[in-house]
Amino acid sequence: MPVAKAGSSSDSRVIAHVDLDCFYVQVEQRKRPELRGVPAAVVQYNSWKGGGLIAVSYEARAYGVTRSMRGDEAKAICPNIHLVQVPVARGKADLSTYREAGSEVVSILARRGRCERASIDEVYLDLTDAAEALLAEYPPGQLEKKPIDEEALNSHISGLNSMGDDHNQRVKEWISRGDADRRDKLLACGVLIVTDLRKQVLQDTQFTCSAGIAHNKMLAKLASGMHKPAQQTVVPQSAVKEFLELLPIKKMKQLGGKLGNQLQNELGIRTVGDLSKYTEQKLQEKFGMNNGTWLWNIARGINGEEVESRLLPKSHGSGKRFPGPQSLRIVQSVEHWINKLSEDLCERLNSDLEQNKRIAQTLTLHATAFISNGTDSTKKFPSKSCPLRYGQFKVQEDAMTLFRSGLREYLGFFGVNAFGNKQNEWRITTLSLSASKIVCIPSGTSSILKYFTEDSDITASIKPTEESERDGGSKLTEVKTLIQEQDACVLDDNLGTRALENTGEAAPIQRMPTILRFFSPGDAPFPIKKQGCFKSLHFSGAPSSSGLPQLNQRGDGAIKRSACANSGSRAEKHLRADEWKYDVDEIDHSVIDELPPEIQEEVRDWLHPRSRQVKQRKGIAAYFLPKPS
DNA sequence: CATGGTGCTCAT
DNA sequence: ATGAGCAG
Ligand SMILES: Nc1ccn([C@H]2C[C@H](O)[C@@H](COP(=O)(O)OP(=O)(O)OP(=O)(O)O)O2)c(=O)n1
Repeated sequence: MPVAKAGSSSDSRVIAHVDLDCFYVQVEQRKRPELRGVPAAVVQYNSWKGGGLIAVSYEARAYGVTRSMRGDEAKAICPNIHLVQVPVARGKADLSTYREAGSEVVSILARRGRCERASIDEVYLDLTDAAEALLAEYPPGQLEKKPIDEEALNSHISGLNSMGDDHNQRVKEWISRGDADRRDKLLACGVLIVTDLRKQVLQDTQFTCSAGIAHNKMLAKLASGMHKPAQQTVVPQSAVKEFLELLPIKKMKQLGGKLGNQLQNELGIRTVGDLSKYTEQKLQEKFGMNNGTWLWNIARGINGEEVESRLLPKSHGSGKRFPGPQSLRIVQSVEHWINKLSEDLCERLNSDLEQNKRIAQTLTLHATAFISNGTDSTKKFPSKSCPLRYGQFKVQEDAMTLFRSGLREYLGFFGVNAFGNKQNEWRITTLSLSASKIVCIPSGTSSILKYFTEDSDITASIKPTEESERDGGSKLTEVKTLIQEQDACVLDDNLGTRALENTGEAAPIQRMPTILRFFSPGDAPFPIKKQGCFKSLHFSGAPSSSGLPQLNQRGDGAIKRSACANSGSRAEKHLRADEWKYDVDEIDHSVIDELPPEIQEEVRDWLHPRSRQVKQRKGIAAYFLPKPS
């Protein structure tokens, strides 16, 4: 639910929200220009009632065609409509072309300020700095001389109601008014910047978009929806009250569902104006502290939420529904589809690794089920998650383990197996796999290859194992390629590190990928005296409040000599006679303090995100250091 | 159990 | 870790 953050009506940030027009349709229109200017829609699947519409062109909307409508239905009310199918891969809808198109747009929109990818086709921008800079170019008295793109004059200015013949003139005056409120001047600069950005998006991608410019995210979002398609709207502070007064609360983000209904049904609140009549305390009593404060603020157009700097998604998911007679009845069917979903997911994880140097750390399986004879059966199939191990085969295997674990729990609640044997009466109607807790591989890394003079060292250290060969050795090849071509490498635990088995009968596997960070002597941020000599920092357990890994109670700070010969783990096998390692769960903070001062900060940074993000994981990070004297 | 496929935030 | 809610 919404969380109230600091904010005030004197907020002078310049925030923009940009939303592509009927996005998937535009993607298809770019590919097939004959679809431009005609009623068109993107539909996924088509065997059942012509499939379902997920994006509709504005020409088709004029006929009453809407999203979620069936293809047949759309044809009925708009016989000329062109229906374009979503690509299908591995038996499921494949949205990758739209994701890629979305990325094209984001990379353009991120050019002028902090940019937050809010969805596949929307971003928020914090243009405050750019607007300030632009304003600074035109000191008092010079504003009228500011060159204004003709296109900017088509902007809509909330509170300045007139689309008459003098519209452009009035917009021009508003933008260049010398005696305007400073905040209005900043927004005017925002308008110019956004005009420019939208123009670039059109030039570079052929996509049109709509935008809103205001002092916060909430208002910018509302503004972008006011005039579409291919238009932009600015909401100056002076227009906020009137802008919100008659606005139905359901139009506000977060109030389109249950909370919005509650406001309406329990308090009779219909518009934002109605909402603003309640005290903060009253709203808090009714909806909790967070919601209460948030509601009180948004009713006044106050929303301090920051634009996060994030251009990439925080998770990847692949799922499919099996409605009606398609429901899955046997484990083999589930396995078939889990394999397909795993392929899809792994493909995207691999792209993310290649393109963005990121890895996902958690795999989650979601399913919905019902009992076929079941009279009642509103029971939910539990979601299950486990550490994500890279490699398609392992994802498949782990996902199946998660499924079986979930199924046991699900059936357990029905308890029975006396002789009625409901064991085979379950039906699966949705399956989805997602990969989350995505982190960047630390930058400044370089290939492990540089540590070994002979290639044979590497080859020897990455032996094929039974498991790694089950996928035909492709994983092995993949890792070798990574090591040789990437400037960072991720070694899966399958290639040597120990798997951690979770306790408990139905527990999912608990195996962690191993992330190794290697520096070549020249690249390391500190002197390396002896090539091939490295220390590793092992850490495990829950994070401490300081962000460092949880350390042991003894706190003796012992630096343990590795028992290389006896160790079965891959990482330890890399250790040589003159190598050292720290086991962070056996020492105290002095392990950081002992490092050369100039790298202490970096080590903390380096350890912090991962140790914070994964509880109960066991990880190992390798770090080159001069051998202690 | 016929929009479906995604993706994010927050409570517990 | 898991579920609920919301939105594109
Ligand atoms: N329930 C939804 C909503 C959206 N989308 C996809 C298809 C849309 O093209 C894209 C963007 O969603 P929008 O809500 O922004 O809608 P459009 O871009 O299609 O139209 P508009 O011009 O109204 O923004 O996301 C989807 O698959 N399912």
